[in-house]
Amino acid sequence: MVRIPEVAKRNGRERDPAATREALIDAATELFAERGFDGAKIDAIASRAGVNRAMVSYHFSGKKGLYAAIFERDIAEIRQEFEGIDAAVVPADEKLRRFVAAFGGHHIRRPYWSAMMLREVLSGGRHIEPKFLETLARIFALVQKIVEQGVREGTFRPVDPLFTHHTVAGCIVFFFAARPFRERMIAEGRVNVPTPDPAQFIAHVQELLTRGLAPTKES
Amino acid sequence: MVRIPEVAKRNGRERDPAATREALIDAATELFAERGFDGAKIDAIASRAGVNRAMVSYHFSGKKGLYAAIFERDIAEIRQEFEGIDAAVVPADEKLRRFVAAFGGHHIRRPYWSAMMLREVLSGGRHIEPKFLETLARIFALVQKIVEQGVREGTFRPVDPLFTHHTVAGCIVFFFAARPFRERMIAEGRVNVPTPDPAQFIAHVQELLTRGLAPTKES
DNA sequence: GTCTATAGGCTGATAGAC
DNA sequence: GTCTATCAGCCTATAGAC
Repeated sequence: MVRIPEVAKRNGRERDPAATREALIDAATELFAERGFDGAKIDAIASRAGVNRAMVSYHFSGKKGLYAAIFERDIAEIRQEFEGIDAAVVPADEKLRRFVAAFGGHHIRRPYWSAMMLREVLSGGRHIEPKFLETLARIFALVQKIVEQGVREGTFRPVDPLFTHHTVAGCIVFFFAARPFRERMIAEGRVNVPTPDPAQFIAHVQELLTRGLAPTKES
Repeated sequence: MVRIPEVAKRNGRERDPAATREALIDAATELFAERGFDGAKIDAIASRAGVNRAMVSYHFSGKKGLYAAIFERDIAEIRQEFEGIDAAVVPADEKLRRFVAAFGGHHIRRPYWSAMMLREVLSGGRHIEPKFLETLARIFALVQKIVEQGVREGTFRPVDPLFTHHTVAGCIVFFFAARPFRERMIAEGRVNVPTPDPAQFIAHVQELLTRGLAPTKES
């Protein structure tokens, strides 16, 4: 998963600083996701990235900076991925399907994001900068708007936007975040199922929501 | 939340060891939930419990033992709460409603359990003893059985048991685990909604699943 | 059972050589 | 930019007094 920067190996000159940065971000994402901010040690991160531990301070001015850099990258991507969903002139159930697809898509492309995000949620956002909270508030606002539209136009039965947001975000984030645990349970034979396909799960959530939020037929 | 054992205050004789143990478990649950295993420091736990830090080693032989004691208690409760659901002779959708009620009920009674559990799931169960994994496997087995029954008898459309389990567990666990974050977002005015009622959320999930899993009407 | 004092290991950060 | 060496602080665990 982590690409070790081949240019930046043996000591001396001629490295690629960008490769060092990226290798550190990739390695750190894995370890922060698996072990949390305090559980991921700088030594382990640098070692997995194949770079010297002093590089963390040099490139990110410390562990916190490295952590923040990960959020910086993912948050920027997310903002972009959600663009256009709100503006589209389609029924709310279709908008919600698109939202689920975009949200799930990000988790497929960034497998460790769910765990990073979830740990922050668990700790009340202790390690993230307040500016990121705004983006997260916008994600809720988007779902809220979709649900309200659906209830208004009759595509959805009268459901609470906050509850809906928690069910949508909850099951998707959980599915991806649970991967380490799920794979262990499968590997140890405690759970006898094949490894699930993320894309199929996203489709399952879309279907569940479309049906579960649909208004009661009055026939 | 944490009751400080009044008997065991000033140094000297006459304490209640059980009160010390409980105070430590309560305080530790909060801190482990909020900060994770590595983030929760023994000093902070003992301090919040109002007891001396050496008591952790004395009563639980170390931090790991204290952590394990929390799981011991909750896992035992959960096994009890799920008893009878499987044996009942009712349609699958009713069984699933009962499962959601029992699962949600535990989270309402033990507000910090979701975060503890979730952190373990995120890290692949790194800090829990293997014997606990069996109980967790049983929870999935229970849902699996309910879903299979529902598909067989026609109460559910043909859905995947693993996917269903992830949606059920995911949205409930997430709702409770997100409380610190949610309350912060509300307190800071970033999200303009009233604090949600857990029991209502459970009902929301029951309804969503009943409707979302129902077979397509062939009228 | 509880408390104090302390040992010993680990961790994050950085000064300075290259 | 990268690496080595090192330091100061923190954290867990425990010996021994009460």
